[in-house]
Formats: sequence, structure tokens, C-alpha cells
Amino acid sequence: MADREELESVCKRRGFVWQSSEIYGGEAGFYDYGHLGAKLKDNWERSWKEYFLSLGDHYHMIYTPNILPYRVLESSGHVDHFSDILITCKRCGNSHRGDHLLEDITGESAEWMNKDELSDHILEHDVKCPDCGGDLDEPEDFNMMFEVDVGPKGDRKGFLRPETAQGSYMNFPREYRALRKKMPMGLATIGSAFRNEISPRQGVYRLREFRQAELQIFFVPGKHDSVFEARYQELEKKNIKLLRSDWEEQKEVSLDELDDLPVFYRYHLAKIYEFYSEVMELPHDEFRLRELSEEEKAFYNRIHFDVEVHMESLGGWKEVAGLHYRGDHDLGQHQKGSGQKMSIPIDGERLIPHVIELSFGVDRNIWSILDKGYRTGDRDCMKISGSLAPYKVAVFPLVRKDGILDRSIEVYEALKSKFSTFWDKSGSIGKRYARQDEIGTPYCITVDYDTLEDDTVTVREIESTEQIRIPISELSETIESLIKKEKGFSS
RNA sequence: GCGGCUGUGGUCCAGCCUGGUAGGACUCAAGCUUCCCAAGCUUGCUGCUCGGGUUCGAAUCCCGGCAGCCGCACCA
Repeated sequence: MADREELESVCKRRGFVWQSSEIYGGEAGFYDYGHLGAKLKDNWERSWKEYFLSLGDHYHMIYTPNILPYRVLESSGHVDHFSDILITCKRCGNSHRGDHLLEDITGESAEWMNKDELSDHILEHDVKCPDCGGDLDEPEDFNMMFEVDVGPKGDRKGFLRPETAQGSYMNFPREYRALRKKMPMGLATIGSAFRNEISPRQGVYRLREFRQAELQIFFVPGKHDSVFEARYQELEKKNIKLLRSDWEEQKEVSLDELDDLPVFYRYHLAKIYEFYSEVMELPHDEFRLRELSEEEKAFYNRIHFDVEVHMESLGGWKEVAGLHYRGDHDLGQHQKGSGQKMSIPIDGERLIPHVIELSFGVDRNIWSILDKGYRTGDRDCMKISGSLAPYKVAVFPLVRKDGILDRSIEVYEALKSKFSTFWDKSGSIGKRYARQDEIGTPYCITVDYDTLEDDTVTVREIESTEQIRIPISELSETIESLIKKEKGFSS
């Protein structure tokens, strides 16, 4: 429930997120996180790691470089396929995708063609500009990857990685041995990825440099399924909301109704759903899992669901994550390209493991928290899960006299080593509550005259604005159990 | 990338047509006040997107760059 402009204004004013290199006018597709945004992002990434690494006994983080050698992305298919061939009209100057122009005439797929082949076919079919009928110029390559020159002579070509996943694929053989051949094995990573988007828009939704949190899970279907099956038991009656490619509209179904999907896929689908509802605490009717149709999904993805969040500020359902069953495509490509064995021995033969990929756009997820959290009206308020909120608690003196100020500093000092805590004495008490409401601090503690008598303080909750009074000695554990949801807030 | 619109303190906007001291609201900071939800008072910080041109003089007119929004295209 957030108007784009209002939300962007709060983000800039309070310190969440804004355009990068601002003082020089900015550059499209690059954003900075301020002090609150950085805390929120760090908290999200920490929660992501805790949650998803715990899904398997052998799921671990790894970190790999942002720059990849040319050959890696040649093998992965990005050099050929992560690019478009653009053809510009000589008369009206509009650019079109070359393969689409040809497909419109022939009705056959032209995506596989390179520049020269496309050029020949365009001539052969005498294709004209669809906008004005003018003659077309020679095709030009537009690759979405940023090319970099490596080494002193700059003669070694590389790219800024367009996705973080390749690092996990390439490290499969090494980690398979280091982790002592345990399967299913998961290699997760969080880091930057780079895509030279033609026209980045919609704030942090489409960036040229962005963060991904990805988990690649390696296993051999039919061989390692029992591990997934055991974990799946507890979930099979669970309801999740989704939209399948052949359904008219989304609906809530229990997992065991999705019996055309393999159990290992269903298990992770359900866990992703749970992450959005329980960790990110998004309202159930504001996010969904949507299956991509055959036309929409890439050829190597056997099953593909996206997580979509309904974001008012971005005008509707927007993709924030995906779950892809990629078969043996990725390891197969690297085995071919590197000449190294990516297979493992299974019952006397060598098999290339399959991959399911959990892929999250960090910036998009952060934005979805802000979009879903921000409410205006009588009171401007950012409702963020306690575990993600930049500050967990704020401490105020009710008035700045009679020793109350000093007492509030003592309370603040006692809490700040345990929680991200804010202390504020400026303005009226209501103003201070309002400031914390706007940045999503779930609890505000006020030191008042009663505190001087009996060492109790009030704790106010962001959503209801209700207060409870508790002894200072119980403050720390009370706040902790409130944030962890071990205990509900009631006065 | 193409077309349309836009760019003024931290934020949101007025001023531009008709060139001549840049204004408001909110925010922020310091202080006063205050026994619980953006109150009030005092003081203060901060601005014409950038570059060029016209002019005695440009926020204002002209040209260009950059950025943003909307539409088209793009988004393996």
C-alpha cells in the first residue's frame, strides 16, 4: 500500500535507499543503500542464510569473484545467448530485435542465429522496418554483459558476472570432495551481479548492478530423493497459494495436490512460501508463486515458478525470486567447456547431478518489504518484521528533567550491546514515536516518573501503539522474545 | 534507444508564460517547554540538475548533456 513517490521520499529522507552518484546527477540503474537500508539489507541477508541453509544438512555458503573469464560465460551460454542482435531502421531510427523481425515473417524461431546468419536471412526475405517500412541497417550485437579487460595488456577478456550461480556450478567438484561426497549438496552465495540493461527503470526493481542470493542444490533424481521425501512429510498437507501456467487464477492448494511436480521441487517451493509468510511476514494475499508457461521459461528450465509480490509502488505483481529445476544443463555445459569431469559415480556409472536453483533478487526483496510495510494516513508507519527492522528498539526520556534523561541513558546503554537500539531526546514524546514509526522500529521504551520510583518502563508496540509496563530487569529478555515472536504483545 | 512530460533547500511544491533581492509547507539541528503519541516558542543549516549561448542582468529565453516519470521497444 505504498505510493511510489511517497515511499521514495521517505527512503531518501530517512536513510534507506536512493540513486547512486547523486551529486553528479546519477547514473541510471545504480542505487545506494543508506544507513537504514544497509541494516535492513544485512538483516534480510542474514535471515535468508539462516533460513535456507537450514533446509539441507549439506547446504553451505561460498563466495566467488565478480569477474569471470571469457571462457566461463562462453560455456554457460551467456556469450551467445545473453545478448540480442539489434537492427536499426535507416529511416525512422527505431531499433528492433533481429530474431523477432525474422520470426514475424517466417514464423520460425530465429533465436539461434548469429549476426551474419541473421543478416543473410533478412536480405533473403527482404525484411523492412515494421514501424515505417524503411530499409534496415546491418545487425549489431548488443550484449547485456559488461566486458572487462583483465591484465596489464588488457588482452584477456572477461565479464562482470551476469548472475552469481556460475561460481557455485564451477565449484561443484571441489566442494563435492571437500564436503566428503554428501548429497544432496547445496552451494549458496550472496553477491553482486551486473547486467547492462538498455533502459533500467522503476527504482531498484531493474538495476545494472544488483545483488542476488542464490542457492544451487545438486542431487541425482531417483538416488537422493529419500532425503527430500523425509523432509517433505511434515509439509504435504500444507496449503500454499499459487498460479499454475494452465490456471485461470491463483488458488490455495495443499502440496500433495501438486503430484505432477517432483517431491524435491515441492519441498523447496513450500519452504520458499514459508519464508515469505513467516520470515518476511508478507500478507498472504500479497504474494504468490506463479508458474511460467512454456513460452516464458528458458529451454533448460524443466519447471519454473517465480515468487511474485503485489507492489503498489511498482504497479502490480512483480517477480522477486524464482525456483528453477535446471536438470543437468549447467554442470553439463561446464563439463563440455572445461573438459573437467562434473559427474559423480552412481551405482557403477557416472552421472551428472541435476540442479534446482533458488534465486532471489536482494534489492527487489528489500523493496517489497518497504512497499508492503509502508502505510500513510493518520500515522505514517513502516511495518517491518522485528527480525528485519533496522532498529529493534528505541529509548526515550519522557521529559528532560528531574533525572529522567540520565535514567534513559542508562537504559539505552544496557540495551545497545544486545539490540540495534536508538536513543532520542529531541522534540515531544509523540514526535519521537512518530520518527520510529516511519523507520519501522517495532518497540519504543519510555522512561518516566514511575521509573524513578519502581524501576519500570513502558514498552510501546508499533502496530497498535499500545503500551505495557515492565521492570527494567526484564527488559532485555522481553524485547528478545517479542522480536522472536515467542511471546505476543498485549497490555 | 525513440516520443511526450519533468528537474527549485533534506522532502514536497510555488515562482518561469511577461528576465531584475528565490518563497511556502513539512523535515532536520541546537535550545526552551512538556507526566505518553507529529502541539507550541526561539535560533539556525541547507536550494534554482549540469554545460554553453542570448542579455547590462537568466531559476525564468535558446541549444546541448545528464537524470526521473509515462508510452513504445527491451527485460537469455
